[in-house]
Amino acid sequence: MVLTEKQKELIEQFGVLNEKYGLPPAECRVWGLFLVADKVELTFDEIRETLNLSKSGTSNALHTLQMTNHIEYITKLGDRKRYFRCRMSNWTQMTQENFAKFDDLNVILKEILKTRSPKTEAFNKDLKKVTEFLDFIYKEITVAIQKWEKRK
Amino acid sequence: MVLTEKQKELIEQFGVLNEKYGLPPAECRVWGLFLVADKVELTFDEIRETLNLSKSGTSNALHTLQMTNHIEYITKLGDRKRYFRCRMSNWTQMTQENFAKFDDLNVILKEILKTRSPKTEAFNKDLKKVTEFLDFIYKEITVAIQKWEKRK
DNA sequence: TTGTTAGTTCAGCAAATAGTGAACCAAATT
DNA sequence: AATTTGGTTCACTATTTGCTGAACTAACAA
Repeated sequence: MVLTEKQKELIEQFGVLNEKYGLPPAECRVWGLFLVADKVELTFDEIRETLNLSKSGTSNALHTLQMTNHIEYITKLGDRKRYFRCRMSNWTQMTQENFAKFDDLNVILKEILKTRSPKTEAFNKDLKKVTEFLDFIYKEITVAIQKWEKRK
Repeated sequence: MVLTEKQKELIEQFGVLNEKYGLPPAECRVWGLFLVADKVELTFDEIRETLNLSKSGTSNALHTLQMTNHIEYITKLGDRKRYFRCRMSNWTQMTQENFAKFDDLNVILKEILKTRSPKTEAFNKDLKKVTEFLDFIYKEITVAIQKWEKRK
């Protein structure tokens, strides 16, 4: 599979952004390839060749992308190859997982608040406010996502 | 400054969570220290000693925590030391920045959509839906944060 | 002017992470 | 039975990151 310069550029942009949030480069590129490719279904070797990756690199990237629900594969009768594709229905779930972060943080902040010295009253009050804010935001997001899912 | 076991534990928990999202360990611990400490204002050497960090490690962690608006310092007349403290007013901004991620992603996705082959109609439609969802969520969050700021 | 305090900067090391290539396995093909 | 296909696993290497210690600066003090 041959990519245009524009496609390559977009894969790299998508990659750099996701690397910033902890995804390994190869994984970013594989994911990006699914987004820009002219075909929806890609085979192992197409991915490997197009991105100049090693077999193991390709295998591992595909594996973790499946674990994180970003891609899946289908098979075809009488064909031993796997046809990988991007799971586009997964973005609301992805977004929600991103918020889980705030929730986890909030659990720890509440725990910290409980054990803090009562001497630092102003600080404690601020920290309390933060936990309330995080509670608030979490609820708002949850409601927003529900709203979206209903209006579809 | 001597920390209780509970305080140490909370710093580590806070650290592990934030490391998961890309903060370096030392930086996490410094930030965590501000959250659990019995005092609000901490000096360079207090931080260094309490966390067993090197001078440079302490200096760099404090620097980046300032760059990311998590902490600030004040000075006192006739005293050359800096008194560092956590910026508690910063959490709404922090939250908003976290969403900037989605917005950046959305910019790239829209760009990808523009350049995609018209042959993959179903995929393109799904991708369009994703960008609409991200637009929607971004707006909802912005409104929610405004709502919070008004009701304070 | 020499020393001390409060921090910064930078070279280099140690640990962690990402990716390669070779060996391997399981299913299908000759 | 031997070979090919489609992929996985694992030992090692290369790169990146995080941190240290030593040298340095800037301000003030003796």
